Amino acid sequence: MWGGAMGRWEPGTGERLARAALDLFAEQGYGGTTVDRIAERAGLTKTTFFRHFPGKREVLFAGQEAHHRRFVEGIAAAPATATPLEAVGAALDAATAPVTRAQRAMGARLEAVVASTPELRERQAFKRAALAADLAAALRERGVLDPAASLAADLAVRAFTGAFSRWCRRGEARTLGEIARQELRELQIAMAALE
Amino acid sequence: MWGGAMGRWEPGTGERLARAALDLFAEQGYGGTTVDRIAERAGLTKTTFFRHFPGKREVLFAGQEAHHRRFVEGIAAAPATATPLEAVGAALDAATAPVTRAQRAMGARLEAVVASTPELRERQAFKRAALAADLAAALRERGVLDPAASLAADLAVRAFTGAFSRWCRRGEARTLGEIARQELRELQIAMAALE
DNA sequence: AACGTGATGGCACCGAGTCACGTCACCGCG
DNA sequence: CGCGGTGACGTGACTCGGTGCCATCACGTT
Repeated sequence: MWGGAMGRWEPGTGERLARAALDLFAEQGYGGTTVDRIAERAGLTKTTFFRHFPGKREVLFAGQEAHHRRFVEGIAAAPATATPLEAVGAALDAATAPVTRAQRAMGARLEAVVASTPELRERQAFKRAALAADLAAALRERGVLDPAASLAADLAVRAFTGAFSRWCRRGEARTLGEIARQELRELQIAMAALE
Repeated sequence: MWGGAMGRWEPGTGERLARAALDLFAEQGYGGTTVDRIAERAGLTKTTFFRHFPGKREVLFAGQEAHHRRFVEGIAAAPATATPLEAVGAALDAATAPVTRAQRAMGARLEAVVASTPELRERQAFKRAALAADLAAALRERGVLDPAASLAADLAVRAFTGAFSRWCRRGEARTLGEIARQELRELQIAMAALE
C-alpha cells in the first residue's frame, strides 16, 4: 500500500482532505457536510483536518497563496516605464501563465459549490478584496497615486476572475492569458465609454 | 400606545443589544466578547439575541437594508436621459441624504471595530459586493451594458464608502452628499488618467 | 374570569474550532 | 543494536456560535 520506502503515513494528506471535501460539498452541499465526515472519508480525523486547514471554508481556497503572490509580483516586475494599465497587463500574464489544466478541471466544480453557498461567496469576496488591496499597494510602490491605483487593481482582479470563469467553461479554446487580456481590453473600453 | 404604564418589556430591545455589543466589542474586542455577555449586559439572554439578529456579526450591520434599498432605488429613479455616471450621482444623493448624525457618531467606533477584526472586514466586503451587484443590476435595467454597469456600480460603492469614512472623521465640515460627489469626481478623473 | 398573543427565558442539542496530551513509526546517534 | 528525539496523527474534553422546542407571564380581548 505504501510502495517502496515511503513515510509512515500516506503522503498528500492535505490533498486527500481537499478532494474529500469537494466531493462531499458537491454531493450534500457545504452546510450539510461536517468536518468530521470529511476527515472520515479521507481516513483521518477532525483534529488532523484543522492541522492542515485553518477552517472548514479554507479547504477550497487552499493553494491560492502562490497565485496571489505571482499576481502581485507581476506588478512590481513590470518595466519602470510601463503605465498602470500596462503593469496590470503584465501582472495578468504573470498570474495566468502558471495556471494548470488541473486547476481548470477543479474550477468548474468549485465555482458551482461556491455559487450555492453564501458563506463561501463571502469568503471569495474577501479574498478578492485582499488581492485588490495588495495589487493597489504594489502599484503605489510604482508611484501610482490613489484612487488610480485602487481602480487599476480592481480592473486587474475583475479581468482575472472573469477570464478564469470563462476559461473553465467547456468549448473555450483560448488560453487563460488571452482571455484575461481581452477582458482587460473590454474593461478599458467600457471605462472610456462611461464619460 | 406605550404611554403611561409601559409594556411588560423595556422597549428598544434590539437597540439595547446593539449598543451593548458595540460597547463590549470596543472594550474587549470582537473575538473576546461572547453573545452571552452581550445579552447579559442588555439584561436579556442569548436566545433573545438571536431572535433579533441572525448572527453575532449582524448586530453591527443591522439597519443597513434601508440604506441599501434607497441606494438601488436612486439608480432607478434617475431621469431616463441620465448617463450611467449621472445616474450614479443621483443615487449617491438619494443614499446620502437620509443618513443621520447618529449614524455618523457610531460610524467612527464601528469602523475601528471592523478594521481590527478580519471576520467583520470579510462581512463588510461581502455587503459591499452585494450592494455593487444590485446597483449593477439596476443600471442594466436602464439599458447599460456590462461591463460598464458593473464598473459604474463599483464607482458608486467606492465613492460612498470613501465619503462616509471621511465624513466620520472629526473636523469634517462638509455634507456627506458633498463629499460623495467629490469622491465620484475624483474617481472619474483618475479613471480618465488611466489610459 | 377565561383566552389568545407575543416577547422572553430555559434547556438540550449540533457543529466549528481549540487545546493538552498520548501514541507510534521513523531517524539519527552512540 | 538500542536509545532518545521528532513529527504527524489520534483522543477527549472544552468553548462558543447557532438552532429548536417548550414553558412562562404580562397584556389585551372577549
